[in-house]
Amino acid sequence: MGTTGIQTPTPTRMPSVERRELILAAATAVFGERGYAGATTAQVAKAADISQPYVVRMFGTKENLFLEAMDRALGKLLNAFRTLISEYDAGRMDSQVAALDPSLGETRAGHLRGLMGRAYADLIRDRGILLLLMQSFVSGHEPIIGPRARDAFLALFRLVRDEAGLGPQGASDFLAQGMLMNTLISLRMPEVFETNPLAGELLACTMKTKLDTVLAASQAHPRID
Amino acid sequence: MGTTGIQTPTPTRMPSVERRELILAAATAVFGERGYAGATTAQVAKAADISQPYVVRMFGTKENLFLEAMDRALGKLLNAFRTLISEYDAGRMDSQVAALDPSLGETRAGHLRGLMGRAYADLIRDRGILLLLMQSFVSGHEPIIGPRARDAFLALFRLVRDEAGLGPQGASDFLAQGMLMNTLISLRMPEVFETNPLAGELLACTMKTKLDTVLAASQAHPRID
DNA sequence: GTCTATAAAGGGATAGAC
DNA sequence: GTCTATCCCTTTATAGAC
Repeated sequence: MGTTGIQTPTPTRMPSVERRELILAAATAVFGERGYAGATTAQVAKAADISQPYVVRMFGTKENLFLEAMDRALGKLLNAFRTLISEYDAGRMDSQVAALDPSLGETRAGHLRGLMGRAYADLIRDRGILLLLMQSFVSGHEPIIGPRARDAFLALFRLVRDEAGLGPQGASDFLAQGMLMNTLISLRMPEVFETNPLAGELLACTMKTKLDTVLAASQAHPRID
Repeated sequence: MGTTGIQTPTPTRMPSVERRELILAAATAVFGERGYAGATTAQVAKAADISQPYVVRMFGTKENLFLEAMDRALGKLLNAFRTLISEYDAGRMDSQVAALDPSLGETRAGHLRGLMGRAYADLIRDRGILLLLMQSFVSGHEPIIGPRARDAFLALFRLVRDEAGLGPQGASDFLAQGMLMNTLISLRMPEVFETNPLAGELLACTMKTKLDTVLAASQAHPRID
């Protein structure tokens, strides 16, 4: 047989920094859905539209890929909160503050609590960030990932307690709300919002003014699986 | 070669109901630590001190084993709450109620909130129950387990909202506290309670009067891994 | 920078003996 | 009721070509 006309398609070349970010974004979505153990490097590769060995080649091991995705996710979350705190303190958020639930109180801490809650809900749009962190939080048994996840959680606690000024009890309460939101998203509760009244009420009470944001986000990214 | 004196040890025989419970308890601990995907049937077998094929033989599939362990865990949790509610309504818990944080209020709902919080902390001693449920809550993507986990969560919500009478918002807040507790246990935060002041304060604010119970439980069951 | 091919190990499930 | 042996598929990671 002679050579056919079929050509092996030339792979899309890309600077490695850019490629890394692409893979990390894919890994965030996949690990966020399936957890560290449940996800495969092949699934990440498919989501990033490259070959499986290349994923491993670039990050060394699956574990290391997870760790880097986790750092990236934590960085984005901390950064979102810090940016918001700066803007609040610079007096640049009066319109946002006006839209807050008045039951949060008129103090700086009360305002920031409301603003951070909203920022948190907005992050759901950034596919997988919060889910990946949640998956890391239930991986405490992993020898390397576990301690890093613990540190990540504590960094979050410190930020909310000190920089946002919620104090220890306020920070604990804030994080509790966050963990419930994560759980409901993980459980895909928004997908049954309309068909299950019980789920609807739970979501409404938990998400409050952020409900519309959360529902929109769940419609925005259809299943990867 | 002739036969040696070494005998194959006769396996310990046991009625299958008893054996099932033994395996389910082991599965609860193992799945609770490592999650559905992260745990192996061999690990469960080892924890139950039987052979791996026998685990599969008895439950059909790993997935089914997880589902049965999940049902058992949910049943224990719902049962603990229901028992407590009955006893409260029968007026048999005055001494317990007296020990509650007065900030919870003097209503039935306030009392039950405090009592259920304590009952929840006590369940940590029952190795893995709460962790297994938590692991199921982050498995929303699994085709069979996911919907079942959602139903489990909603059953819990309904119980707390209606039977305990906390109402929708009270139930959401209660569950949020529970999710944070689960997260901290998963992260093994109690293990660094003494060495990490930040972790210490987070635990104290979250666990409140239940702190001693939680710390004792984490010391009670040393690592399985 | 990216792929194909493949080695090596792990893990769920089945068969069949006792 | 329980075990040993084992099959076969999946998955991580490596080698080497382009």
